[in-house]
Formats: sequence, C-alpha cells, structure tokens
Amino acid sequence: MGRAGVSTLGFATLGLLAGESLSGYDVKLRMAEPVGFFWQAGHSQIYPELAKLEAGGMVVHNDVPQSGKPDKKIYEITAEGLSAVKEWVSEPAKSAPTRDEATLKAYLSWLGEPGEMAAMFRELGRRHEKQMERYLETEAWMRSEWGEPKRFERRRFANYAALKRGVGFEREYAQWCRWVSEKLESSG
Amino acid sequence: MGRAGVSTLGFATLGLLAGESLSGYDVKLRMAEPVGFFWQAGHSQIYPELAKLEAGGMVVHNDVPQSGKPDKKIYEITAEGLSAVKEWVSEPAKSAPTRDEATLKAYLSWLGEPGEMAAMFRELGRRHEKQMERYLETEAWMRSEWGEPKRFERRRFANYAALKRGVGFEREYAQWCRWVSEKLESSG
DNA sequence: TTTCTTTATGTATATCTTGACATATAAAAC
DNA sequence: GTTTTATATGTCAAGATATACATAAAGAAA
Repeated sequence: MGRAGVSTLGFATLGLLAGESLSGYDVKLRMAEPVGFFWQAGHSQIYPELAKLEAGGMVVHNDVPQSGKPDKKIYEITAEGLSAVKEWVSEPAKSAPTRDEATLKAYLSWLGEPGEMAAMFRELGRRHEKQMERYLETEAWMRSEWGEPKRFERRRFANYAALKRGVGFEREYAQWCRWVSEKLESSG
Repeated sequence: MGRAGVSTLGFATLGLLAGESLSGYDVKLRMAEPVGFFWQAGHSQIYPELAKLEAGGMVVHNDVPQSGKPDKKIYEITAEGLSAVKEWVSEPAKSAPTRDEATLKAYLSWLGEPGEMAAMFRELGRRHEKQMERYLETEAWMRSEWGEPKRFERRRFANYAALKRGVGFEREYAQWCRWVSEKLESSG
C-alpha cells in the first residue's frame, strides 16, 4: 500500500475518478479494457475497494435510483482523494519485473522436449505479436483522431505513453519468443 | 495452480530440485538471485511450499544433522515430481503483462507536476539501465566461460535464454522511461 | 419464447504474497 | 570484545488476488 493505507488498486481507482465520476461497474469496465493492460482487477476487488476509499474519505457516492435494478452508485473523488493521488503519482514507482511464468519456463526449458518447447514459445510469440498489433491499431487511431503526438495535451499524452509501453513490451516479448523457439528447433 | 494442485512457485521449486538436491535455505538463495529476476519468493513461502510438495509426493527429504544448528533438510525430487515439472514446462505459459505500477503512473501522469514526473521516470530509467548492465555483465561472463552461445548445451542455453529476456526487457523499459521523461520535460 | 449477454451490485472462500515474529550458532567484520 | 552477517528453519497475521456464489432485470439474439 501507498500513502494513508491506499493500495495501488486504490490509486488506480482514484486516478480514474480524477477524470470523471463513475459507478463501480464503470470502474470495472475501465479496469478491464484500457487500465487492465497494466493493472487488472475484477469487480469483486473493485466494490470493496470503493467502499474502503469512501471510508477513508477519498471518494463519496450518491445513489442514482434505477427502475427495478438496484441503485447505481456514482462515485466522485474528494479533494483529499485528489491530492492523495496527485502526490502518489510522482513518487518513485516500485517493482517492475516481478513474475513472468514464460521466462521461468525458458529457464527450465531443458526439462522439456525441445520440439514441444519450441512450439510453446512459437505460439506464445504469436499471442504477443497479435497483442502488439492491437496496440498499434489503437495508436493509429489516436494519430488519426488526435493528430501529431507532439501536440497531445497532457491527458492524451498520458494515454499515448502507456500505450507506447504496451507496444514496446509486446514487440520485445514476441521477438524473444521467436528467438527462443528458433534456437530450440535448430538444437532439437 | 497448475496440475495436481501445484502452484507456479511449486513448479519453480521442482525445477530447481530437478537439477540438484537442495535444502530449503539453498532454494531460498536461488529464488533470490537467478530465479528471483522473474519469480520471487521469500523463505516464508518456500518452507511451507516444500512441505506441501512433500505431502503431495513430489519431493522427499533426509535430515542432515548439524552441530548445534537445527538439522539441515535436503530435499530431493521424486519420479512423480520430475514428471510433473516436465509436463508443466511445455504447457502454454499463461499471463505475461499483469501489473506494472510505472505504466499505471504514466497513464495517470497528467495528474502530476510535469517536472516531477519527468524526474521520476528519468530515475526509473536509470534503475532499469543499471539492471540491464548487470545482466550484460553476466552475459559476457557466460560467453567467456561457456564459449559460443550457439554451442551451449540445453541447460546452459536455458539459463542464457532467461537472461536474454532480462536484457531485452530492461533495455526496452529504460528506453521507454527516457522517452517519457524527455517528452514530459519538453512539454512542462 | 426461451436463452444469452449486458447492466448492476454485492459476499464468500481459498490461495498467494508480504512482512514481522521467533530461535540459534558460527564466522567475519569492526 | 562486540556487533553484524550468514547459515538454518520455521510460524503468524495481514493484505492482495482469483474464483465462485448470489441476485435481478432489461434487451438482444436464437
């Protein structure tokens, strides 16, 4: 956890709410799609997290009655929440590599049948390549929609920067997978 | 968890024990240094994990009495454990990107002061560059000690492949950090 | 018309992970 | 001589995460 007992997921949520007020369900949707590429959480984490943030005075909610369905809770960030996330965002980011099962499998690849290992890494490489292409499509969309990246305003640049990381990550990963599978093939 | 209720940490441990019999403490040391770059665990996870693996028949131990100190438990992989890890290693690796706090901070960078954000990413880039250099030193050592990578036997190649991933990862990460910090600087 | 998906919000359980607590000796550094 | 580090093995509690359980209605698809 970061400052004042707020976890990284808490700050991710605050960051989303800093841009717009959202229901728990909307937070969940954003956690799945753009944010989910670098920080995932299911709704079973998000709803309790929002309650915890509210208990800590970081957000407040107002109920929007719905016909039949349960009330929609629209969460809004407080001044306290906004200053907390603003402080957190420029603090040193901790830990980057952490856990990567594929690298572990590469390290232990001598235990497997070379042909099977090669196939596994080839398939993994394809998956990362596809993900890279999806990111590149989004990047193309941004350029066509927002113009020259040089002139992006801060919020769009932030979006673009995260995407750029995704592209670089997937490209490097796919290359490595291809290299591993080729070497395993030629040796087996 | 993977097959037969063995977690990824369990397979990492089995993988180490497939190469040599080790005490829990030795596993801990390897989990810190070479394996720790892509899969970390403290001793408080390792000792119970070894007990669990033993309960599942994947490993066995014999006590080596020490003068004064508690008995050293040397763990040995069983035939069952070996076949389990051999099966696991060529199964598709799941999930790669998962959680990266720095990318999250980039995505929310519009909330921070540009100068401070730039400094944070500059420093982060330096850290990744240093890590890359450490990996490159190890790579140089491997080449000088083991000769041409082309002719590495399987176990050494596996070691080299994991290291290669580390180098690529850190290089790409450092480049991205530098790019982010430069853009933030020129805009602020 | 029936089934599936989306909207909408939660709880419960199990496991994973981290950090602290706990003990004990030998060897090396200061 | 005293302190710190390395060896050596554990437990415990708190927090994070994943998966399943649970409900309910609107709308789209079959």
